[in-house]
Amino acid sequence: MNIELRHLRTIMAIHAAGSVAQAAEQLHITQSALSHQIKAIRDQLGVDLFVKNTKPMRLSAEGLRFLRAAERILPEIDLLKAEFDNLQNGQAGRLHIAIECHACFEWLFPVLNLFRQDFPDVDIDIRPGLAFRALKALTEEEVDVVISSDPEDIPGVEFHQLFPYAPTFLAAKTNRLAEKDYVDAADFADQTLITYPVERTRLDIFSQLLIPAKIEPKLIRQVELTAVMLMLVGANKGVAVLPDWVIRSADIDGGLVTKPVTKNGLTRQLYAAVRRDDQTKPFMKRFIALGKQGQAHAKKQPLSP
Amino acid sequence: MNIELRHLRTIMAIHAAGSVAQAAEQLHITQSALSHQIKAIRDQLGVDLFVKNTKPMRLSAEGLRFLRAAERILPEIDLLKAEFDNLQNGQAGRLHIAIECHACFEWLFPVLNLFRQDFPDVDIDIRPGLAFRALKALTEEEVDVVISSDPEDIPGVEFHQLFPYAPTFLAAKTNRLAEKDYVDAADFADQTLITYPVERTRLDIFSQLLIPAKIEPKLIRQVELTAVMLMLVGANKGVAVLPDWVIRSADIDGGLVTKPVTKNGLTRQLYAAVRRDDQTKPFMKRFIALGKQGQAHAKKQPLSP
DNA sequence: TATATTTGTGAAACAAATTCATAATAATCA
DNA sequence: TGATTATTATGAATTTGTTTCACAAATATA
Repeated sequence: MNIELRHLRTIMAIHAAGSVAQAAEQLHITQSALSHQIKAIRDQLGVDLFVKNTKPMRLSAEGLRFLRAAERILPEIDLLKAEFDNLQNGQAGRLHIAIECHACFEWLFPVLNLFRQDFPDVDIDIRPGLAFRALKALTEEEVDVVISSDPEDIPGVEFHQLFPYAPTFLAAKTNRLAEKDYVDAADFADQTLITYPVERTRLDIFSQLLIPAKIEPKLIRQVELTAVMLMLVGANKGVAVLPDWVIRSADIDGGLVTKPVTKNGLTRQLYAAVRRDDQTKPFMKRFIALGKQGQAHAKKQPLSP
Repeated sequence: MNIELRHLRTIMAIHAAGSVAQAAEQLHITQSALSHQIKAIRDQLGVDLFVKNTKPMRLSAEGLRFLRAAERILPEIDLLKAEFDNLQNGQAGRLHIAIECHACFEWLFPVLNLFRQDFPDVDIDIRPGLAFRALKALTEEEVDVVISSDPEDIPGVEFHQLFPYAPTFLAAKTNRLAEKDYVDAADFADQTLITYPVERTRLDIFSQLLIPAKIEPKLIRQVELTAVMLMLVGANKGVAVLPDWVIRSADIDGGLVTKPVTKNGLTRQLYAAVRRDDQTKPFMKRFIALGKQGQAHAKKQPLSP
């Protein structure tokens, strides 16, 4: 046999109660059961945990060491159980978010900051780099939320509408296109397009405009940070298309102009995909509710990387 | 049922092995047993530790939390067992020492310093304040060694001879008694005697000389620290009787003289009393061996409080 | 010393974990 | 897509482990 948690509890109880007989009462088992347990521990460890020839029994030097270990270990088990109680009632849990849209950092950070205040015990993380397999990662519980603008019909997964946004064209005032009322696919043919470093099918400007129109920009330049992107556009090193909330939340200086994409402008919708099992959890409902107001919060924040 | 260590081990093994089936092999039990265990954990915690609909199974978010707890708790159990292995082979243990003789600090400290180097895992302590009930504390395993000069016949307790010492008279050069070749009981009648603050039956000068001779010093002054005692004697505020090793180990300046007590001098023997069960333990044998050379080591050390 | 309290122990009863046999389900491959 | 393989789930039987019961032994207390 092996040391079991029962044994740690037994030793603690005997020490606290002052005798085996009293400990047995408190544990609602017979004194005999404890006696057998004590014997089992002695056989297992090869050491007497109690002082011989004293009634009631007292812990020996070795017993006191055992007790100290028990006092260290048992609270950890209790903590584990408490943690799972919290998981069950939805006060704790994991909220790992895969973002398909790179620019979502802008509104997601402020949302998560608010969220943290309501649910401090939820384990929050943003997982980049899942891009094309984000929804698979969701069903396999690698992540718990996917932010996406392309809802799909997947069993066990629900897409919750967050807010609409408009992919918006951005150029330097000195750019030729700054004169136009709106930009169209053809306008990109002789432009350098600055994008996030993800595959083009994940970029609105490609999926919604350039791929259908079969038009290729003169050059594509990829940068990681939104702030750098804005700087390059400002210096007229290229043009960009970003969600309107990014442009509104950024401190755009006077050197830039924004234009609708196509005559009527593009409109896209952002969704939070979650597993059906999760969507009733309090913390998840709260996250989705905060997400719906995502743009609003983003406006108040300065641009972050 | 309750969470048991078995469950922690199971979850760790399944995670490490990558599947329930493989984990079962490594644990030398059937896959069925693990499946039943998993069900039991789920029933107990009310939470699924594994991702549904994936083969082989992978830990869910909750499962990963459980795993982290297991990785924290199981090493503690292993540590506990390792500790007891050390206890069994006598590399570790407890060496709490009760000193009846207050001056024993002087040689005990250096001895324990040497001891520590050989047995770093032994829990060392000196327990003052047990005085008259030291031997009871020994049999009841409250302490593991009693340093005493009065061996008694107690079942289960062995007295190991350490070294002989001579209670030695100490006075200022200016004291009247400094002229004598030795001191006798009568000489104390008009002296202030400086002693440690313990009951007089524990002091050699009383038990060996003054009580049998029925002589009372003019005044008794009690001080805690040997250094202070020597200082007071040097200032001729009184006389003292201390073991010769104290006097030899102390840096006695020219202001003091030492004299034998009685014409032939007193001789006493110091013993280490230990429980019979303990005396074969390697660390205990080592302590006793070092104790026999106690005086020698003490000489090399400056006086400590 | 007698009495009460406390602990130890073997056998029986009970509870729990594991195995066995087999069904159900998911993954893989042609 | 269906056939095959690998993996997990489940009920009943078996085995193992724990607790109780009844009583003996040891210690403490008056």
